[in-house]
Amino acid sequence: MDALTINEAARTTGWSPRMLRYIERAGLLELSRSAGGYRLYGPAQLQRLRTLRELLARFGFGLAELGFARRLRSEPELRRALDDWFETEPARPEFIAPDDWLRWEQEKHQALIAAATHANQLEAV
Amino acid sequence: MDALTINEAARTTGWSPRMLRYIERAGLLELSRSAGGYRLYGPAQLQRLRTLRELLARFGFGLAELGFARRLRSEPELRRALDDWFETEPARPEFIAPDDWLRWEQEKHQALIAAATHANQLEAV
DNA sequence: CCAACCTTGACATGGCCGTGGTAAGGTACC
DNA sequence: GGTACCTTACCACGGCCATGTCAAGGTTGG
Repeated sequence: MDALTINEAARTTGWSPRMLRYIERAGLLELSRSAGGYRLYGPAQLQRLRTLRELLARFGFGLAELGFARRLRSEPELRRALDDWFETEPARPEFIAPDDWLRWEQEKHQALIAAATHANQLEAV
Repeated sequence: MDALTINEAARTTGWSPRMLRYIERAGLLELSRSAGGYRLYGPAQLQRLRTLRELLARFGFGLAELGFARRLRSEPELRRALDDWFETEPARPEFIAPDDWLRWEQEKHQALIAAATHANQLEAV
């Protein structure tokens, strides 16, 4: 057979056998199996594993994030919800003209009016 | 401005004051501050916080994932790299005759390069 | 000036992630 | 048929996420 078993694959990809199993279980790589159940790594899988290593190292994220990225592509509703969220990004709580908010919000709370007037000067974190 | 302080905001959004500070520090919400440094929550922030709660509950992910989703929108290179990764999703190798492996690999690689090139063109701004 | 509220910082905890190890048992192949 | 390799399952551990809580000190507004 032209496919490598897990320890050989580990040697040529830089992952540990333990992690190769983990990656498969995380649903990030599909493998075929020998009749006896051995994992078989073909060239495509090996390349994918090497690419994966490079990805994680280069951008500094983990397998969990990769899994979430996949959810994003496979669940349009999730994607839409997050797009909405980010597109609603509010500009800093701005200065609404004092007269406006005063008119319709006055009755609910006693205002911290003075505070709001100076709020925009702050940039501290 | 009709801005609430942190405990008031906590009461009306369902988050704890602790989490409101955490969310701000995680970069997921921008706030203004009073002259003395108090966090001020306006209507936009309050709504955003409620939406955030609903999002996490509905889709079952966490603030970390939200942060990663934001990386995806703000780092086109990361996005492109992950798109490439997922688009290269390999078919199970077991149904491919050994003789076909090489050709299959080459085609996949061509597709990858084409995709990357296309992405680059689209992004040349 | 004072009570109530806010700030940052630190310590604590439970849970999941990434990773290693080990044990008990099946497979490959010479 | 024996040796080397594979399988799954479980225990462990350090790290980070999401939270809570507490302490020491500053802000707010009557």
